[in-house]
Amino acid sequence: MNVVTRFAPSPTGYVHVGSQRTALYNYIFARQQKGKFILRIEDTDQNRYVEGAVENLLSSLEQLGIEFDAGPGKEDGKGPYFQSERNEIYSREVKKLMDDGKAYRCFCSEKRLDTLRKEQMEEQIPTGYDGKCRSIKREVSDERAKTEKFVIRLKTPREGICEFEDIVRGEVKIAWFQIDDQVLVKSDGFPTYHLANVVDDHYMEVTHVIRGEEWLPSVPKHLFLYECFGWDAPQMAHLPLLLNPDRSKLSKRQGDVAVEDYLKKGYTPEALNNFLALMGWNPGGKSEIYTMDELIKAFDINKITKAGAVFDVQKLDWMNGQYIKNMEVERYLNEARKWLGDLEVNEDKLDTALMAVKTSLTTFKEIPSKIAVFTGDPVEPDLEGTEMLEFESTKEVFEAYVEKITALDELKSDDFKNIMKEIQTEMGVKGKYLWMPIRVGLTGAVHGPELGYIVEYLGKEENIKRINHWIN
RNA sequence: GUCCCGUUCGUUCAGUGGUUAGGACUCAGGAUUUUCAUUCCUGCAACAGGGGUUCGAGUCCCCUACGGGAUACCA
Repeated sequence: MNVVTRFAPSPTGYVHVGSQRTALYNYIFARQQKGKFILRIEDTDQNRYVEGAVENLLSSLEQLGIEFDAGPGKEDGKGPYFQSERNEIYSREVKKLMDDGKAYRCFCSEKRLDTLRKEQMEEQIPTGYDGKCRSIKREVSDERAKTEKFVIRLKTPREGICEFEDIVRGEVKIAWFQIDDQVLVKSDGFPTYHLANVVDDHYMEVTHVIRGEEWLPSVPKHLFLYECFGWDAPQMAHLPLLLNPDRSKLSKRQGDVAVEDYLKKGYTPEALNNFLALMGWNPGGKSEIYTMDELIKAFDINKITKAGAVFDVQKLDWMNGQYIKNMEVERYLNEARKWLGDLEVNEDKLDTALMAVKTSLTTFKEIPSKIAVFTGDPVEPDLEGTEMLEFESTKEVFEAYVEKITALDELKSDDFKNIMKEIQTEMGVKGKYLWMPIRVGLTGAVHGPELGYIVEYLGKEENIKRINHWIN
């Protein structure tokens, strides 16, 4: 079988991390199976149109390295890949359904539907359309359609049980009488998700539908549609949801949910993908760090977890730190430079500063604050810092230090280390009694990156100036 | 209300009838280091509850509880 998967988001303006996880699983599975991965824009709801949303979506997917084989701007003869441009197809298909008596026009007002639902709630029976317009004769229906507003509904079975197999959930059973006569075409003439998704998946030859768990209850409707059309249904895999720390569905209120938010906060696409891929599945080895290729190799669609997963930023932080620490130097420097903001830096020595903080970063956004020790003026020592300046030996250490670097033409990290060794052997001062006064004298702070980096970045003159400040 | 799905350390993921229930993150302690960070080592910590089936159940079945989802002319 030639596997075809699809990611079918509605363009709401940003990519939710949950959607990204869905996209990832579709992508990974398709690549693993040497199949095709397609992107389809589900924009049948005209009320939800958002300016620039599609561009945004495409850009997010690109940044995350999710490449589709067919989709917007990448036609393969099975498009168009915008549902809003496929209305002719849906009209044609739904007409077949009506001719076969599988679907019917419904002229009920929204008001009647509302009161109906309320009554059903009170009577404690399943809510849903009561079938009032089910038996209107076709000729009458055709006539009324000329003047009245209507929707088209699917005539779902009223008895029996719908049983189906889900790759993640196993066997699922739902009684048909629970299933509503779903609206297939809205009164504005656009199809609902249920119709469009089935028609498109069929014509786009999708073999595996991998999507969020929220779709599980509508599977019977979809299956029935396939049956009515006489088509084979694809296999289904309904993914567990991503959750807030309080285990409700991951929402904006409790933190960032958009992929672009995380990118803006300095997370790398690799870390984000790696992290998301492991929400709901895991190859079981000792490591947690996987490249995309490794994920594709190791992925097992049959081993996806059933339970929802809390989005744990702490772990993402750790993972992102790992990716930065292990990042190739050239790429790191390149990336890090984008995060300087309006910080004033010494261009020649910027790389030194950036390398010095590489292992201490959680996200790129921390760069300005982390390298401030290089670029800014020294801070006023706090209590602990002051103590470090008041050792008995401090003044002599300072004097020896200044004397030794004054004799140099240029002050490099290696020179600095040699000088420190010399002072240690000559004066017998070592450990924190030697290093901390220099650190505090130079930066004012008791913590910071390796001193060698700082010394080299500041340069000979600045070193002398700052230490002399404390001698006097 | 009705229906569907779920429930292993705080979090995440392993564990598909016999295990001292494992890894990762977090947290705590230690080692290395001029500090912080990194790195390394050690430790804390879980099978929701109750019934079955079985010689034996985290693993299979049922019930309860709790959580989530669906119930739209949104996807």
